[in-house]
Amino acid sequence: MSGYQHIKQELETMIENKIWNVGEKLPSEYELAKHFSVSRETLRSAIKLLEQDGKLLVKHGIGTFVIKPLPGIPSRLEFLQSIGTMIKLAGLTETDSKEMIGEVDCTEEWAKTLNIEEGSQVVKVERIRYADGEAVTYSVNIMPKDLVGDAFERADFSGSLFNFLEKECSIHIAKADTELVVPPNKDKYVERLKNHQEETPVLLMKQLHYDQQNREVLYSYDYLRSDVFQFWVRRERK
Amino acid sequence: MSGYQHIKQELETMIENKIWNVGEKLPSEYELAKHFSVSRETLRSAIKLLEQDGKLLVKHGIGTFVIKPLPGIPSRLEFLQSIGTMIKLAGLTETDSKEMIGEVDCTEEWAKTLNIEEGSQVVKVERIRYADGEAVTYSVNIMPKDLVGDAFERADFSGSLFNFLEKECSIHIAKADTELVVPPNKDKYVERLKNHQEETPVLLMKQLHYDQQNREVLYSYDYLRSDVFQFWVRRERK
DNA sequence: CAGTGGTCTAGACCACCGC
DNA sequence: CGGTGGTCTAGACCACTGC
Repeated sequence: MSGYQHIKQELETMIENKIWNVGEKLPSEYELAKHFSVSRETLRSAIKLLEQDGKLLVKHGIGTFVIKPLPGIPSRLEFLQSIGTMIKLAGLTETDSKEMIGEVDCTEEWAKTLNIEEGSQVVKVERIRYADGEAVTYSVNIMPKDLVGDAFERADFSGSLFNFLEKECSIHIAKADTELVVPPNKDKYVERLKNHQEETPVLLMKQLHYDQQNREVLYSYDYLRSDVFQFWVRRERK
Repeated sequence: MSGYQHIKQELETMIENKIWNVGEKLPSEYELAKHFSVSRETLRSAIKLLEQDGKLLVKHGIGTFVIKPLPGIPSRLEFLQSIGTMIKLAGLTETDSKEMIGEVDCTEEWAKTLNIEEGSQVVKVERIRYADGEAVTYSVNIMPKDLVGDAFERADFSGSLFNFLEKECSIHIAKADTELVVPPNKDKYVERLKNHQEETPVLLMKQLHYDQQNREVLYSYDYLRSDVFQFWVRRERK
């Protein structure tokens, strides 16, 4: 590990060990650099990381302060994870059933979203995930045929779609733009998630996934039972 | 503006003007630094900013590349904004009515969330926002009396709560942890947002707001008509 | 004013990649 | 191996804050 990352951890431990209480000022950057025997710039890199993590507050001309640690949240939406991971984080054990895997013609909406020709071939995968015998998610995944080729015929798809795309197609999903929608009660996929209760609340995530170069690679509809999952976002003011 | 921020803008303009196409490699940091007559570290600071903005992809040992610009999204949940701002961004003109402003005893849930004594005094503000004559949001805001004092009696509250807290109480809201909930149809606040249609979809944001020192300062229930607002998040994989 | 953080430099060496 | 980005230094000067 590089020097400034190491110092970041040192400082982190010191904060956890209450060397300085919440609200207290740290020694000046000059002093801290001397203490760790590094240059001031290196020390500053470490502080910048802790500032981004929300553990320090730096005030120009005044000093650097320890601030109250925020609660840890298991699953935050700003951090992209596969649905499988979200299920694990919710403390559930998953079994799944593929509802369909195959090629279909691209609709207008998919074409526009994925930035491909209308009517070109796409591969569509539909899955239901169960936990304790109850359906908890319904996912529809759409990928351009040009990108995935015959991977779904060639290899057996099971487990994480992210891993599958990485291994079989060298596609690394890096980000996604996600719209959160409260779907109408009569939506056909919502129907599939209904249990015996009168009202089964469902949230729909319409997700456009990008690779590292920001190319559109995967469009998904993920229906999640909102009585089973919690959706958190940490929001910051800019 | 400092030097590296200036260079960031220069580079940004050059990218927009297609000096380099999407996917192309920029000159090396050494070359760019020479071109702008700055040190390499300064040049690197500018590049780091563009990388965080998702405009450049830096590959160790290979080079720095222009990547596809992502679509601009008007309102992203990771960026904390007042409901009033969200309404403006949705292209609506707002009128509002205060349903109540006053002091009440703190419930157990509020106490736990705001990290104050159960039964201590809190100030509660309820507002309905209308656009084109229809109710589009219902907000319940809870603030510890210790923090806001008699600000709501002393001064006239109208417009943005964030601005009011800033001006009257020197409270700067910096972040929030928000849980997104699909509320039950019979929720009393959801009832207030129903219009003539059969089904009025509503999303509830349970938001705990922090100041710059991460102190809990405001807890809100914000009910938003999801046929009027769009909820987007950009998710990144870590 | 003194003390703090913010920016910048010129140069060095290391780590990674493709050939 | 040569070319790229990643880290680090010692020192300088600037910008902001509180007294």
